[in-house]
Amino acid sequence: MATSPVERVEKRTRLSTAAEAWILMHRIHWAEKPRFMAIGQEFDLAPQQGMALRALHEPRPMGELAKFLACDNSNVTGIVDRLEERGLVERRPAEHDRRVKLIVLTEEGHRVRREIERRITEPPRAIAELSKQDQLALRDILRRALANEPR
Amino acid sequence: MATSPVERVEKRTRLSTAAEAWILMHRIHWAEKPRFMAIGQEFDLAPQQGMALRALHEPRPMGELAKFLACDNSNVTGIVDRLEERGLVERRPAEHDRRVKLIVLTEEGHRVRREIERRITEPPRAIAELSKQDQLALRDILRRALANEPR
DNA sequence: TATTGTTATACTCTATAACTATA
DNA sequence: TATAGTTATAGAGTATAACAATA
Repeated sequence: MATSPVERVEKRTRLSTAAEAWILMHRIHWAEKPRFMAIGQEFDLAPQQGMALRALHEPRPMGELAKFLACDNSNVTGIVDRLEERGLVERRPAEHDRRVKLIVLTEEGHRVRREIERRITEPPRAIAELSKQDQLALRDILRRALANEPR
Repeated sequence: MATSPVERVEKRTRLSTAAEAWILMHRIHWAEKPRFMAIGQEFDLAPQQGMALRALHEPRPMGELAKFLACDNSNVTGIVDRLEERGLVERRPAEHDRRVKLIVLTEEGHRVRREIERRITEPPRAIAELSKQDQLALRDILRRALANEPR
């Protein structure tokens, strides 16, 4: 069978340097997914529950948590419900606006959060095994990159 | 209230260079989640459906797809069902082992996959706005990092 | 009127366990 | 017996729309 029109289009233009760097970063990150999930399971936390915990080093209103989790406001209700049932967070009414509810970590919540944070922070082999020089250069470049982020 | 035992532990040891680089990378990647989801929604694809499509530049058996998606084998059945209903993939029996089913992209599947790939490949501002020199250094370091990955 | 958070709904993804058809 | 894929089930996350309380 001759090359189809679809296959001909397949030959894409070469990646820019930035695009290649981005895709490599994406690949390294994706490879860590099983580890992330395993960490959550150790604490019997679903992925978004773990992420919510991570976001709560300071008390936050539901809406802010929704933005952090990149999901709809209505989903946060259930996620916080489950964390609350396990005694990891509390809903606390805000003084300035009685519509707002602040989500606050309990002591147990703080404990679990710190442990998760410690585990996730461990760099993957891909990065840990880079030369010291590469690690420093990588860190500095990424610091500059993050300064470019909208916020 | 005096500093609780829990709060005292909060003061964590400083991050290693590798750990800081990893966390910065994690943060840049996480910031792209809304964009990833928006791309999926444009094509009316749930996240894992999009990821499955991306993995199928070559035909793969169900089990291999499960590994790539970092989920149980049984989930892939439903994901492939939905892609098949939309005419994006086909199940094809493997010749060498009649238990195995190869998942193959249709022409439409190839078309959608290429478009998604193109969109995801676009680097985020954080990286695109780095100096050319930083971009090159970042790419080279990440290439070396990926060579450290198990596979 | 607008906003914060909740509820109801329907769909997707998830792991586990039991099943089938092959090997 | 072991493996590839499916089905059944129950729980979690998802967006949408309608709602209550408050601003």
